[in-house]
Amino acid sequence: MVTIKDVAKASGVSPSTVSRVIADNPRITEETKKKVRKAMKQLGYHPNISARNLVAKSTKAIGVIMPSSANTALQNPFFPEILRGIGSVIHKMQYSMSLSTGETEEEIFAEVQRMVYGSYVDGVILLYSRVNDRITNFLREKDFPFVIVGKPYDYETAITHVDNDNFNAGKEITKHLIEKGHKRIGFIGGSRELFVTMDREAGYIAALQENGLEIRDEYKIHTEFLKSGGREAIEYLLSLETRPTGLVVSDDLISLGILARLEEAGIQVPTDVSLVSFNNVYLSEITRPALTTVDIQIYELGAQSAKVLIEKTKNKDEPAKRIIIPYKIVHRDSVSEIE
Amino acid sequence: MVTIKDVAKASGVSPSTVSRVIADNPRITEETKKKVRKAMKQLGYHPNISARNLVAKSTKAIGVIMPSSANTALQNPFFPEILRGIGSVIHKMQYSMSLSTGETEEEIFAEVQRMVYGSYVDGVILLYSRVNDRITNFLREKDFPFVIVGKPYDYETAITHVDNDNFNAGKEITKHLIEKGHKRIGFIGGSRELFVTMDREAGYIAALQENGLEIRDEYKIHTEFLKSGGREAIEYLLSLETRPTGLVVSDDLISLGILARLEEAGIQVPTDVSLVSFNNVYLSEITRPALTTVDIQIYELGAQSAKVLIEKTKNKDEPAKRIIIPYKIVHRDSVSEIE
DNA sequence: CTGTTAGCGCATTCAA
DNA sequence: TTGAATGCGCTAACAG
Repeated sequence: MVTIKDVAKASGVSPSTVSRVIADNPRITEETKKKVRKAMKQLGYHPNISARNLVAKSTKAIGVIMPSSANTALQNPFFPEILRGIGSVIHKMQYSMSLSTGETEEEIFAEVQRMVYGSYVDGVILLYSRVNDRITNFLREKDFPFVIVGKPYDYETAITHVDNDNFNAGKEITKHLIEKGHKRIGFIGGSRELFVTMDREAGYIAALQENGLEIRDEYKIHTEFLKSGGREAIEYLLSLETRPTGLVVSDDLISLGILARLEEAGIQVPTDVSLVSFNNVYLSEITRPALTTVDIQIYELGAQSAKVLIEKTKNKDEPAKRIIIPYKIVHRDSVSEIE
Repeated sequence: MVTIKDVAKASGVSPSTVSRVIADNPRITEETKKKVRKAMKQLGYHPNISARNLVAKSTKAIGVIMPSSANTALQNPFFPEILRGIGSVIHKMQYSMSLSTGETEEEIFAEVQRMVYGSYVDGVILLYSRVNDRITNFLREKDFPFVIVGKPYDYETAITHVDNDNFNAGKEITKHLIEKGHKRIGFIGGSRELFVTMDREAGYIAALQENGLEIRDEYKIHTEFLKSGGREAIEYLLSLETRPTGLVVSDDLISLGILARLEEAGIQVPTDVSLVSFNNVYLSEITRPALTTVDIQIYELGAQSAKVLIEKTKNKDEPAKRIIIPYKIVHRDSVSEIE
């Protein structure tokens, strides 16, 4: 391995001068800079990151923490997409990205501890927000820089987070259905522990109320993604005497499963029932019918969270921020007018 | 930050003893170990990774490099799944995982250089294999530990790689169609630059030949995933006077697009045309109809590549290996008997 | 079994 | 503008 000393020797200067050249210190002559740089190139010198990190007390690395339900949740195209967004700014800032690998909550917690205590990373992005989350609490207590993608359970004003306005998105997309003449509208959501689900559902309810429509509990179901449970839930919904003509589904991936169930049951979308959902993941374009859905700008969600986190790692005193990424409804073919 | 010295002072021993306790050196009394550990706990000591890496000349980190066509390729559930596989063993071995963030080939190349020269990582996993790839060549020249998921372009016996037997998988799944009575069988694949595509196609051709079926060039199309191109390609195929009754599609995600196109065209699967594909990504279960597909065990692909890479980083002299992950055909509803 | 010493590669004081 | 010296936190010789 070629070190700073080798370069120093080869270019006839001291190690500290070489170090200054690397940092492009303005107090070094252009002349000696050239000389040193030439030597660096010739010897194939590259700074050793560990050594630099040790003295700089910073790693220029960001830890990205996935939710623990890795097996199912990770299947959601949401993650690759947000990783892309995060990656884009991380790359631009010359940072690197360390991904969590644990499967259980326990494992992930241990991992975050290592990241924090061992100075693996300068900051952490949490790709989920769960009720009363150990990791969140830990990070808060340690006053370690982190941001949440989504809404924090508590200390909302004290924790920097990047989110959509899921309440209004839910309200608006439900309203869209109402405007199309639908009066019996169901809601199908993922885990109730997730804020996204709760917020979108609240928006759905608000839209119904504002329009004087009845809120029926049997129209609301919560199902863990596309697993077998989904099938029964939807069958139940369809077995109702007066079944809904419109469905608000909290995630495109769930919609995909719903579409399959509906087809099995011989129910046509959008002829027999209209369906809207959220995320606008690439899949929603190729389903049949293509989905009318809320584009939440996942990539942007990721990019912004990385950006604000890096700012925070550079200046610990940055105040906590809330950043709301705008959504927009993308109209496709899964909604029809009624009556 | 609490260091080894603080612990040493607190427990009345020397720093090196503390270091030995951390390494669980057998030459240290259980008694002093206990004492030291107690002090560590009380002070909340955690070893600093950068310092350790500096002297150990190892980071216990693995770099995972995504293909450059991140925008499209990353959408494939293949990646989250293989990341899970890699993550599982990385986690077990107490390593960490650094993900590439570059978008263009250029950017990624620069990133890999940083990883290698800066000693960011001990080894690299390449999640693609492209014809005449700069990164592969670079890694080879530098003799830096790496593995390829897929088949290397050249130096096949010198480069450790983890792959499926895509040729035989292609052959077998095509045979399945033939056994069901299909005689006109088409092939739809992704980029021709990718070995997977080539191998699967070769298997398809071999199956036709072995069964004395005609190989028609107009039955073979290559389309970049689900983009607009796919639409035209499939329309062309369907416009043929004698169109195929069976389709071998090189990737479940492409199949998803194909299914949509076929439905648009009023063609029923599997009644009018049968379809088989590869990967057995979770999606293939929820498409309509559910896909008969080759399960290539993506998770295992990832796990094995991480395992063999870590071995290699620990012992540079490990010989190059080829590891073939077995596949198996999963029969679902997209194939029907003919005649 | 444990302590002392040195050094990993780099950045940064302080002098010159 | 540059060099010498020091230390980041840790591990590993070498003594004892």
